Amino acid sequence: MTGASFWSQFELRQLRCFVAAAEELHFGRAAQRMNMTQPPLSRQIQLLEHVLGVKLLDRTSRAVKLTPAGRVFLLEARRIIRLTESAAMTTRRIASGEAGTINIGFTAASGYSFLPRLLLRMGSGAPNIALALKEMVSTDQVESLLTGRIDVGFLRPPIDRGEFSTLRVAREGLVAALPSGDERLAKASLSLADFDRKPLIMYAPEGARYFHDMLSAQFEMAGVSPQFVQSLSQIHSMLALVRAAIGVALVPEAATSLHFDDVHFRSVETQPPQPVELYAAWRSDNDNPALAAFLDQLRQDED
Amino acid sequence: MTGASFWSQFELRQLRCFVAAAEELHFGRAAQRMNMTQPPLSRQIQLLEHVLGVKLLDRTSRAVKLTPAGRVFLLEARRIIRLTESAAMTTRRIASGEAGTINIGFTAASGYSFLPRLLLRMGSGAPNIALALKEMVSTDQVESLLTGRIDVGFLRPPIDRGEFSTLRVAREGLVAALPSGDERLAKASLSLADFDRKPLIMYAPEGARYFHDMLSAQFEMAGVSPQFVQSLSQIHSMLALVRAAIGVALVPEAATSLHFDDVHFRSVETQPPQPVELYAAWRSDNDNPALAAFLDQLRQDED
DNA sequence: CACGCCCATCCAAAAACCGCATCGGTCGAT
DNA sequence: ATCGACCGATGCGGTTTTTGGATGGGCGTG
Repeated sequence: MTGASFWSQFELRQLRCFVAAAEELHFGRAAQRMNMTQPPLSRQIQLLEHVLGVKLLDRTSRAVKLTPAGRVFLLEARRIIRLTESAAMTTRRIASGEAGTINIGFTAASGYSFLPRLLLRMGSGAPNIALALKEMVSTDQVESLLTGRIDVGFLRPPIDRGEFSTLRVAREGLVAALPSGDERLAKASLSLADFDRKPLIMYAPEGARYFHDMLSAQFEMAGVSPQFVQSLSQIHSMLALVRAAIGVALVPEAATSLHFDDVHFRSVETQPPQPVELYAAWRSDNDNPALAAFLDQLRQDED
Repeated sequence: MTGASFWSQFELRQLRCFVAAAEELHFGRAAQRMNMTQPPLSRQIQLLEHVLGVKLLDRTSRAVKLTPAGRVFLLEARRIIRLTESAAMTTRRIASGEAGTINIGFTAASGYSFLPRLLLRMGSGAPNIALALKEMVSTDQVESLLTGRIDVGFLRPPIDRGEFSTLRVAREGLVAALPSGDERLAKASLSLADFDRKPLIMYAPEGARYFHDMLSAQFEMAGVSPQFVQSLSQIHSMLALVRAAIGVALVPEAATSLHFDDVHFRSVETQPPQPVELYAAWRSDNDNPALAAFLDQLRQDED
């Protein structure tokens, strides 16, 4: 080894010894507090002073006093030690899943009703888990799950990837969105036949594959052929067209929390009665401990 | 010994190893950066993880990745290390006298002219030394110097204590404070004889012993006997009485920076011409390194 | 002046650490 | 499928560092 103080960096042990000595102003008692004897404690403090190049304690055989530099360094040392303790604590909490951050992807439609309820639930059941929300369509969610940009996604089936675990978190019925003046508003509840050969605003197969396929299947089963006047993928855009009386739209129940003037909702009988499903999906090998706590809360919500 | 992890505290060395590994994501390169070989680095990180009870790095033989807890702990570790470095730096600066705090006592009169100049000088010559100013009379300054409540005092002689070092920092003449209408305002300069048998506001021997004794000696030498109408110890109070035409006062030149309506100043010839002295005093054994730098500045001001 | 208190120093024993050699696992090329 | 390169973990001497008892020396106290 070449040098004397090549390693001009102190260790936490030295800080702890110094704080003890500075608080006791007595090497013997400080050593006792540190569970050691006095000579090594003396040595640790000498080492610390040596790497700093600064005398921290003025010690005569009769009394120990802090130097001005020592007074300042004592404050710094205490801060550092506090920081190490809190760092250890928060890290343990994160590892245990008690705290942490979860990145969440969600579809626009799930944001209307399901997500607000989820946030409330998590706020009380897992208050130290921060939720970072990103709206994205289902296909983007799958991509983001694979790259790890999100930990969990709330999306529409089908989810076929083998590396995912899933959980159905919501099921809901369809409602019709009708403009003011539409004669079908007279009925309390509609059937699919009410849309046969009538203008209907449909979901685009690219941007809203799930709704497009699901509705197509429903109409097929019922033997009904609406007149598709427009294809869109975002529900609030569809309602805007409904308001303009371009046609009517079939939307998930949750969309009734969107209030448009002159747009009214009527329930629609389907088979099954709640054909719209929302799933949570996450990588089975996701190692975010907060995710486990999050999923526990989610499962309790099922009841 | 009771327990397994009785020493549930990590060391800075472990943090440095972890940060290196987390940044390189490669134990070999991290070890190289830490000037050691890979096995001990592995061990340090294992130790850290064991102490925390948390896995920080996910390591396969092919890749190293941070766990969620590790990501958070990395931030904390960096903060801690930065803090240790800055703590060492500031402590060294304080020990060298380059930075620090000096507690200063000063008399009210020195605050009028000398102290503002001093603050300016220190602000440019020793910008990292903080000055904590406390106004107190000379006797209190002596007491505070002895107990260490102040590092340096600016006070009036005599300062006889053996444990003090002193430096004369200012010398000034006397001026007369006269109310509007006083006939002596006609003269550009006064002599002590101009105050013989005339109303004079005098210094109280208790609160302003220095000025009281000094003026008494001046009058004695000149064979002059003014008519003492009032005894005060604070200069601004004396000027208030001058304004009310209770009498005139003899004050140090510095007091001319106090502007009272209807109070005018005229210089007074004395022997010696500058009888008012101000000293800096400090304990010879004061160990505040900033004091040395402060005194250096002070001595340069003498020129 | 002897004694007690307290921090520094010395020294042998213990612990920690380091580096070398090696193992086991994985990926990519052949 | 096999081989070789790569990477982190582990076993093991040798060395450094640390520890704590004994001791020394300075300084107040009785």
